[in-house]
Amino acid sequence: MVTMKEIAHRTGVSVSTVSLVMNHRDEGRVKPAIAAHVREVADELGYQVNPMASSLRTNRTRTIGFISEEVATTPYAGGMILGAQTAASKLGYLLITVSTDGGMDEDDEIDALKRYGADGFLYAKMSNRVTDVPARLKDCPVVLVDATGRDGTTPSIEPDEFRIAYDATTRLVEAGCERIAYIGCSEPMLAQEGRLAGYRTALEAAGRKFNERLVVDVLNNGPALEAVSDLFDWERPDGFFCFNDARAWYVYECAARRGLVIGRDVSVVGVDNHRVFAETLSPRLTTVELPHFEMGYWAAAKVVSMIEKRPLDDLDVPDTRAPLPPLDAPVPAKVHCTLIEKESVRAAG
Amino acid sequence: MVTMKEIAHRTGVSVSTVSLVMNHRDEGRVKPAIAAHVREVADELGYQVNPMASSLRTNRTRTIGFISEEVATTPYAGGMILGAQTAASKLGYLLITVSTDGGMDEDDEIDALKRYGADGFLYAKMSNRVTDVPARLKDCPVVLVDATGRDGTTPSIEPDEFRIAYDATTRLVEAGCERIAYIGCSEPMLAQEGRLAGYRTALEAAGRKFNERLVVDVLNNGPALEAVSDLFDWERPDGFFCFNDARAWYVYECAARRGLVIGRDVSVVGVDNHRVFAETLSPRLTTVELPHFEMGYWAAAKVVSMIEKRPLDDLDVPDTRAPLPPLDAPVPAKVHCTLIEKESVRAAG
DNA sequence: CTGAAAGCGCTAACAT
DNA sequence: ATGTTAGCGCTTTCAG
Repeated sequence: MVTMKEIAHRTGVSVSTVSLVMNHRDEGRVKPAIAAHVREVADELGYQVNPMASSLRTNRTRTIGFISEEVATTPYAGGMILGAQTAASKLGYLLITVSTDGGMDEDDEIDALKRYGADGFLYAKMSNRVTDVPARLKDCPVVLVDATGRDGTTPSIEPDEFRIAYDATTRLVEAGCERIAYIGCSEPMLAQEGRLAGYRTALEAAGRKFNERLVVDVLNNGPALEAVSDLFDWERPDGFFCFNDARAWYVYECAARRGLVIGRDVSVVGVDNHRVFAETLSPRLTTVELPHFEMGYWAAAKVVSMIEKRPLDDLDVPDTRAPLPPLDAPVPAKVHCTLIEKESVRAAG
Repeated sequence: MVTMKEIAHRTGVSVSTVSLVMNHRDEGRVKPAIAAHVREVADELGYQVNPMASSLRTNRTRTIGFISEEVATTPYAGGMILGAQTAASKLGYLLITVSTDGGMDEDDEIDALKRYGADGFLYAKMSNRVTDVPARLKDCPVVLVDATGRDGTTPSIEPDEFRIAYDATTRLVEAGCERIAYIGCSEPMLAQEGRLAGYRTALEAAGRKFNERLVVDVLNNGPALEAVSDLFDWERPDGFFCFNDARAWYVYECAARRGLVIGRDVSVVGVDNHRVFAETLSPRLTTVELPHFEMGYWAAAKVVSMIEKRPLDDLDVPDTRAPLPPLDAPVPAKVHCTLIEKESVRAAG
C-alpha cells in the first residue's frame, strides 16, 4: 500500500503538505509547482487514500448505510440500491447495504453500520408507506426512500401516486376505452389511496363518471382471481389500470380464458411490471415504471448534501421528471413517473 | 463513543490489558478477576470495537465485498445477498455489496472495496456460468457464487443442475404424466446443459424414451409463445418441466387459452418462480427453488474460512442438502435443490 | 501477569 | 508556504 509518507519521501516535502494537496486544500497554501509534482508522483504510484486512517481523525468515513427490510422479498430493491450506489459512487461515497428481512435484527444491523462509521443513512421501504425512523437513527442524517415520515421531520422521496393513476387512466381514455376498471389493492397503503384518487379524478376530468362497480380492490391471493373474473363477466371493462404486476396477471389470466387479446380487445396499463415478468408480457402491456433507481439516486445525493451540509443543487443530480410520452409511442410505452421530494419540515440538518 | 482508554481508566488497568481482554487473548495472561471486571464495565458502557482503528494495525477490517453485475436486473440477487449478509453478520463480518450493472465500472467498484480494506470477496453471477475471476482479485480470497471458475483455481458454489432436472422430471413421472415436455433455454448455459441431461436421464431411468420433439428451447420473447403453443397442439404434453419462471408463463398462457387447468389437465414443475410471481401462481405450481440464500450463506462462510485460514467446519454453516419431499406434500410442493461445493483445485489459500 | 511505548496512515493546530 | 507536533483508537512488542 502506497502511503502519504512514501509520496512525501519521494517528493521531498512533508506529509502534511501531501495531505493538503491530496485533499485539494492547497490553493494559496502550497506552491503550485510543488502541488503539481506531488500529484504527479501520487498518480504514478497509484496512491489511494486510506479511508480508515482518515476517519480516525475526521470521524468521517465517506460511507452511507442503506437499510431495508425487503431486499430479498421484492424484485424492486435492486434498482433502488443501484441508484443509491451510483450516486454515492459518483460523489465519492461507498454504499453499505444491510437488509433486515429474514432473521436479521434491524437494530443490530444499524449498530454494525454505525460501528463502521456510516456518515448518513437511507431508510427504504419498497412501497410507499408512512414510516417511523428507527430510534437509533434519530440524530443522524437520514433520508427515507419510497416512504414518508410520520412527523415531517425527515426528508423523503416517494412516487407521485396520484399522478401515476391520473396519467395511466388518461392514457386509457385517450386510447378509446369506454369502461375503465381499476384493479387496486385492498391493503391500506398510501399508494392505494393516491391511485384511487388519481383514477377517479382522471375519469371526471374526461367527463366520465366514477363507477364504483369498476373498482376491485383485492389482495394477492386466490379470491382475487374470482373477483377479477366476476368483474369481466358483469361489467365487461375494456380498459384496466392495475395496481401492480400481480394484479395485472389476474387480468391476463381472465382475458386468456375468454379468448380476449390484450391490445385489441382490452387495454391494460400496469404499474411496475418487473423485468422478468415484463420480458414476457410487455409486447402487450403499457407499464408505469416506478423509478426505483431514481429514488435511490436522489436519496443518496440528498443524504450526502446533509452530511456535507451543502445545498443539494451543488451536487449533480439529474431531474427525473419527464413528460408523458405521446400515445403513438412504440409499444410497450413507458409512462414516466414523477416524484415528490420532501424536504424536512424543520431545518434539514 | 466509548473507547478502550475509557474502560482502562474506569477499571484502573492499562489499555493493553483491555485490548487483550476484548480480543479474548487473555487466558493465562490476565488475571481472571481483572478480565471479568473489564468485561463487565465494557458491557455496562456498551463498548464496541472501532474496526477502523484496529484495521490500521492489523490490516483486517472484518468486511467482505460482494460483487455482482446483476443486482438490479434479476429478482434473485436479494436472496443471495441476504444469505451472504446473514452468514457474514453471524461471523462478525460486514458485507459490502457493489453492483456493477448500469453504468458502474467493475474495476472501479472493486478498487473502492479494496480501498475500504475488504478482507475477501464474493463474486456472484445470477445463473450458473463459467466465469473468469477479475484480475485485480487474483491474489485475494475469493469465492464464486452461482458460477464456476474457468480454471479450477477458485472455490465456488453452484446448484446441482442435473439433479434439479432429474428430480423435477421424476416427480412428473410419479405424478402420472405420460408425455413430459422440457421447456428449456436456447442460450448456452451450464444450467441448460445440466438440466437437459437430467431430464433425459430421469426419463430413461423411468423406462421412457427421450423424445426430441418434447423439448423446446426458447428465448424469452415473442416466438417463444408460438413455439410452446405449437408444442401444445402437436405433441399434447401432459407434464412440463420449465427452465424458469418466464418459460413457465408460456405454459400458463397456452393452457389458459385452451381451457386446460394446471394441476388437473397438465402438471407443471418450474424452476425459481419468484415470489411476486409465485404468490399469484403457486397454488397451481410445483417449484424448484434455487437456493440463492444458501449459496450466499455458504460462500460468505467459505470466504471467512479462507480469510482466517481455518477450516470451514469450525464455522457454523448449516447443511443445505435435504431429501426430495414426498409427492403428496401440500401444494405448492417445493423441490429442494442440492448444491455443489467446489474446493479450489490447488490449495484453498 | 500487567504496563509503557511505539506506531498503523492520516489530519489539523501550531510554528516557523 | 511548509514543517513540526500531537493524537485519533487500537494492537503489539518489550520490560518489568
